[in-house]
Amino acid sequence: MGRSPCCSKVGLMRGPWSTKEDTLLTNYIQEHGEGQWRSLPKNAGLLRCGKSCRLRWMNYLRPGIKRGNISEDEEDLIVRLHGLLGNRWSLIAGRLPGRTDNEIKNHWNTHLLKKLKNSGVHVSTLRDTPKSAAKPKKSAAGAAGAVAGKKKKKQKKVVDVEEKINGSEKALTVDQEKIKVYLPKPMRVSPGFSRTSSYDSLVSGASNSDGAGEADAPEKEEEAAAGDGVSYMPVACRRCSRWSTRLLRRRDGVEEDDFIMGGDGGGFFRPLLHHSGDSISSDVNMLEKVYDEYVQLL
DNA sequence: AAATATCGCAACCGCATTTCC
DNA sequence: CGGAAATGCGGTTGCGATATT
Repeated sequence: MGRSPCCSKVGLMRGPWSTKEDTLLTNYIQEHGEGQWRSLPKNAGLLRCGKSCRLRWMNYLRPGIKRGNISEDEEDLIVRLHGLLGNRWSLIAGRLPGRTDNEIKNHWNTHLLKKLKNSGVHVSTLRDTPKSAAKPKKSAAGAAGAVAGKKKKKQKKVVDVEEKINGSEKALTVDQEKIKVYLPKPMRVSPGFSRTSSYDSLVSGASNSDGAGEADAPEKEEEAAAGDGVSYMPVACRRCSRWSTRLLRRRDGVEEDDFIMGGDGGGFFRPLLHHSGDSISSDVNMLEKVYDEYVQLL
């Protein structure tokens, strides 16, 4: 294509942001709003590339960002959403008010992976994403992979479940007919979409139908899923801390689900990592709601 | 106390997708 | 409609902080 890189590295700052830069960026965005990332640094008097500015704003400077202290309930939701979505950090982050995809990704890689390993979860499975399975990393795959990757235009949403099973969910014992997995379409968060909007809508009782743009993708997925009516997804069995595969059927808008493995299926709606259960705050209820909403959407 | 190893996280990079013209 | 530009996402890296030897 010959497009120039987002930032010509000549003369631009890299590395950690100074407070002065933060202030410049914050002030500029407060005055002019988000967007126009490419021209923003120049206009704001920053020696950074637009990407860098956007990242800094999204991950640290935006109002409402929570830092650190990811609660057990949040961890639990992350684990469960990861079971549904894979490494779709932005999607997961979109369901955790005040959390960023980067933070969740880091937390997953540094804390949750260990935790899950300790609790006997097959971790490599958890790290497998539909995307990474479909798209070989060029660094690992070498030149051939890189070329193949370049040629691939649209990312396939439909993944052969056999591949998934072979790589991970050995325990799936359903008929090995050609079963398709319909993965959630990666949703773009438009500049106008606040990641807390889902939370707000949930709290206010409005669920998914009015979300600006957010509900679109899952609806499309639903259409796709309606195509052959059956889809599978790996999910966490929350009581026994094992990953199981959930059979999810969708017929005429009615969703039924069964558990193929994982011991007692009845424990699904209890925390995977933590079994406190005594004090259930409204936050917990909210997270449960968020999770349930996702399960419905999928 | 110094050297080394490990950890955690902020930032970068490359690519995919969307938007614009 | 096609190509270029802009944006967004996920994987990876680099480095400071902390722990261990």
